[in-house]
Amino acid sequence: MGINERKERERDVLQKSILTAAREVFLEKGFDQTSIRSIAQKIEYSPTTIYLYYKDKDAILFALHSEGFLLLGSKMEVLNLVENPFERIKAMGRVYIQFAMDHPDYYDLMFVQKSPMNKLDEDHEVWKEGVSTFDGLKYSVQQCMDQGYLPFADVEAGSYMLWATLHGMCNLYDRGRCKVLDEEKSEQIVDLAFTEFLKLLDAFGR
Amino acid sequence: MGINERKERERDVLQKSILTAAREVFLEKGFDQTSIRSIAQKIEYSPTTIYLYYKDKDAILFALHSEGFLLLGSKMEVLNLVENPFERIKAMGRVYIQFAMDHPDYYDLMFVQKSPMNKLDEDHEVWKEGVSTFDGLKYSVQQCMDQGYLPFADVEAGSYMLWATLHGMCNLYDRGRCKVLDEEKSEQIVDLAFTEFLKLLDAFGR
DNA sequence: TTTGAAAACTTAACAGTGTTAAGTATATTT
DNA sequence: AAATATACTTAACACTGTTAAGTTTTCAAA
Repeated sequence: MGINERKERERDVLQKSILTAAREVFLEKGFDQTSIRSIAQKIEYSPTTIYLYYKDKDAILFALHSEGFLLLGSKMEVLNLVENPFERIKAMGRVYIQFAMDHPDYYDLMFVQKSPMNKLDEDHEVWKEGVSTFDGLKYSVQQCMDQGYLPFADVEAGSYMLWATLHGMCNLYDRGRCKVLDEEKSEQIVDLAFTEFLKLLDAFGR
Repeated sequence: MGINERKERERDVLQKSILTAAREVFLEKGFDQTSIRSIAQKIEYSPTTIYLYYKDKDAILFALHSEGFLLLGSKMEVLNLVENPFERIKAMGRVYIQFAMDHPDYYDLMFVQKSPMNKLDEDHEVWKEGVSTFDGLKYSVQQCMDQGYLPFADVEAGSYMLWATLHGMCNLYDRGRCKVLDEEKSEQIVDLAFTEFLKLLDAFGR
């Protein structure tokens, strides 16, 4: 009999509607305002029901974090069209920054907040989303190195450095640290700094 | 009569002992565990007394953030001994990273947490600590540019980029995002990435 | 068709958070 | 000594994540 199957389906539906509600609250009100109770209210269930479908709040935030990586991945797809690895790296940077600007909450969850990482630590799991994204970067960096564009000593160290530069620009901006600049300049500083970085990279290879 | 003077002194003493208690809790238990109640318990006053000396929690965190900048500033002093501006920039990076590693909680408060910035927004004040530190960087970058080491198009954009790279490396590390690497490599990744960055900078000028 | 167990969900509560209004001592002035 | 101003505390509000215990619903077996 298909009763168990139906129940499993129903479990799935509710689990997904919890995640949908969480996403809505998260995108509308932000990370801080995403509480178990606010999610529960949205789906019209009691707060404790959520714990029957997710171990704890971190598990929900981790699920949202994964969604963020899917979104970033979809934005990265166009990069496959760029044949030249050096141009691809540059374009990758633009896509990355654009993502961070368009979806600051997702970005924060993916690369700044500690909450989603807690789940990994507990379960001794690997950070698949991060690893595969970083692998994508490494792949192009290695190609650059092979073709003499970016003569790093170490692919991983070089890739991490590239990543860190973009992350730093986005994070400092998001956390209001561009207050060190005029208001006018603050707004464009990420673009300006990225341009300088590109010049730096251009000078590095060849 | 010196009664008012004495009272003012006493107010000062208590205000400072609140800050000392806050610092102790902050450094011992970390940002998340630094609550008004835990500070109050340490000085053996009721939690509400704290509000007679600080407007709110953000004001206390801002005060701690300022302390962090004093500490960073003291570490930066040795840089005055470095005559060559390019070497000074490099050394500055090392000092910055060392500070972030030695005092991750202070670093977080100074460059990542939104709490201390709230005070500025409310009072429409400038971020003196940040501005003067950034000015120090800009000064050396400008010298580099004048001497052909770092041919940036824009001092501020170039300085922001340098800052962002270091910040990104430290912040990704602190927030556990170096999980994209082997555990072994994770531990040394900031140093390795900084080395690659230095190579990049070397190739830029001259 | 009724009984009993299992599953799904809720209520109430714990322990914690920042913050405020109202009340109580203490110190100073009149 | 009485009135006032200052310093501090108590109690409470409105939240937070999370859990134990209780209730309702669903389903299977007698």
